Amino acid sequence: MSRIKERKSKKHSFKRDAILAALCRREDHPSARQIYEELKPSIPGLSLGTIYRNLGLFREEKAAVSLGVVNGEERFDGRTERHSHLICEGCGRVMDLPPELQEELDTKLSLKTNSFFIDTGKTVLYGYCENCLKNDSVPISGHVQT
Amino acid sequence: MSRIKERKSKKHSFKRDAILAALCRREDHPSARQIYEELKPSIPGLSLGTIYRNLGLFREEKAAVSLGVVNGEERFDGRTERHSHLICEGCGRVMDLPPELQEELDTKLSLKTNSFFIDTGKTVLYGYCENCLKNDSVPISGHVQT
DNA sequence: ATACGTGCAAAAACTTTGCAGTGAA
DNA sequence: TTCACTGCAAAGTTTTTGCACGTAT
Repeated sequence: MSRIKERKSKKHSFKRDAILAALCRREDHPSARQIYEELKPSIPGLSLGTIYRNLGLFREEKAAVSLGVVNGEERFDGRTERHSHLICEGCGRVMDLPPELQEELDTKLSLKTNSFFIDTGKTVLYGYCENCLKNDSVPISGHVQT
Repeated sequence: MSRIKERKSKKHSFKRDAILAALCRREDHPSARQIYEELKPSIPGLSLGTIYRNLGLFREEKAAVSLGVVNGEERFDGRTERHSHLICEGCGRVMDLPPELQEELDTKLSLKTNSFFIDTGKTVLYGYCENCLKNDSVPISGHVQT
């Protein structure tokens, strides 16, 4: 009970806590299925529906954030400090934007257009990760579309 | 047959052309369903499957771009000039990033981190649109999460 | 004539939900 | 005890696909 992430709701259960812990421990911004596959072996009586229900709860409580859908699966982040994300168009990897780039983004990009309030803390940047840059023939400059 | 967007593939059909034309005409970055609902009245013998198949084809040909999933539906853009997008977290509206902000983004944001090539032309910025700023109690500064 | 395009309906993939039993406080 | 949590399976949504027929070249 010591190192469990604080949640506003006092309601706990073994499985709920395990799901949040797994989400916070991981840095790969997993989907419901990925968390399920991680926990299922150690918690045999665990169902995917429970993962979905709890992820939804965490999102409501702001204990987790949805990063959008990548390759058909919604991805989540248990780190709730303000930060943006990088998504690899090659392999679908979801990464955190390094703090120094987050700062650059916040500082240099206008926070407001005439008609749109931009929340720079939720920006999603697309591109190609290290691995995909090495392996694939990735357009290194200019126009990249998927 | 005059003002139809050029595609590399020479294959045309009345419906295919109509779908691409509708996609390019609209500025709201529609989903398959939205295009279907627009065209169905004037093209009674049109099926949703055909919309999906053609959107997939356009994406392959790079005649259209997927902007990701908003509220459960994949959104598309027929404008293939390099540009980023704004998505309203309030109403799901998808808008183009104004050219001057695109330029700012390109200029000021590093194009490359050590391990990730950022394609600034595909950035998705989240925030709140004019209408939602007016109507809802939107957090005006700081941490916004959904 | 041949290859491609389409409607239709079935299936697939992901997520949500109702119900009845289990667990937490 | 009481209310919340969960498994299970059914249902809901969006998207994909197989097949037979229709259309473009």
